[in-house]
Amino acid sequence: MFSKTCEYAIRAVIFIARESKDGRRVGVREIAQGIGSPVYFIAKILQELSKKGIIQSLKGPTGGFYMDGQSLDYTLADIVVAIDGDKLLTGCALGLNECSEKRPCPLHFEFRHIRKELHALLARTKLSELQDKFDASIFYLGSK
Amino acid sequence: MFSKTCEYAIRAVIFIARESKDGRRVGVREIAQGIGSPVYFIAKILQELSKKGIIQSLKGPTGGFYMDGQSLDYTLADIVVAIDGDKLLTGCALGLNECSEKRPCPLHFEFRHIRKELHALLARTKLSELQDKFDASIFYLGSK
DNA sequence: AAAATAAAAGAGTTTTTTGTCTTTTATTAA
DNA sequence: TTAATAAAAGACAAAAAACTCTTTTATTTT
Repeated sequence: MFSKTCEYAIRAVIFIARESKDGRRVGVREIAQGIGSPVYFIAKILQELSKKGIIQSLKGPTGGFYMDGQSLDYTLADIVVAIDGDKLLTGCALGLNECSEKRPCPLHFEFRHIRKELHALLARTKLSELQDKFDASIFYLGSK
Repeated sequence: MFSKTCEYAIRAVIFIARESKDGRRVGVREIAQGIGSPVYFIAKILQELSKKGIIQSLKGPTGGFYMDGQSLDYTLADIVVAIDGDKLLTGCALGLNECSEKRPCPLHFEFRHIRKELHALLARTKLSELQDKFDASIFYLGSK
């Protein structure tokens, strides 16, 4: 469904959002540890997300990644689109470029509904929301 | 969502199903042309599907790929699982191996429903059904 | 000001996916 | 039974995705 890069990205952003709640900034190592991902790989991904303004960062001692109030309004859809593009949300299930309402593939109408639901789910889920969810102890992100 | 291989596979199988309706067998070239895919690549995929019994084939002149009555009972889910495995249908949206009802990731319950719908859609859609749909002219599979 | 810390940037490598080509085997038609 | 046809099998090649490492730049603490 999502690329591995995107899976890591979502997990990392949820992790950062949670830490940001207490005003903490977190380093790459801590994040990688927290979500069970390769350190260098997640570093690259975070760089990208930072450049796109989805997360914030500060260099130097006491530096690290964090999210400000505004950024917590970003949704899962924003992250997915930033990393994987919008193919999943808008593209044809069979990979046909010219697939459309007028010239649909055999699965077009069947998938339209499910794709809409997926999009809605991703678009309505804000990071601020997940911040709380992850807070509720039960949930985990890969730390083991 | 699906791998490119899987997209081609679904398109090819629908194409073959449609041709099989008139008792025709179709060659690799014709299929590749019909669904707009690389010839050699679809050949490999068809080989795999044939080995797994989802489609049938015959060598030599007048040979080619086809589907018998039984095979038309296969569903989209069967094809997807045969090519991409069941990760899409059963795996965690965030790629976490230990994600479960008892130890869910932050998106577990949100995605459970949508995944179920996707699975249901794929599992109830038989090739025999698509055979008819594709027949109804409006639909296309990539032939341009 | 110097040393330490941590992200940014850039340049790789490895693995997987996608795509290509050639040889072999089975089947049919002449 | 020979020639033609078409899939099966196997071996490559290219591109993309996943992952690693080193150097540079910014920031802070001593």
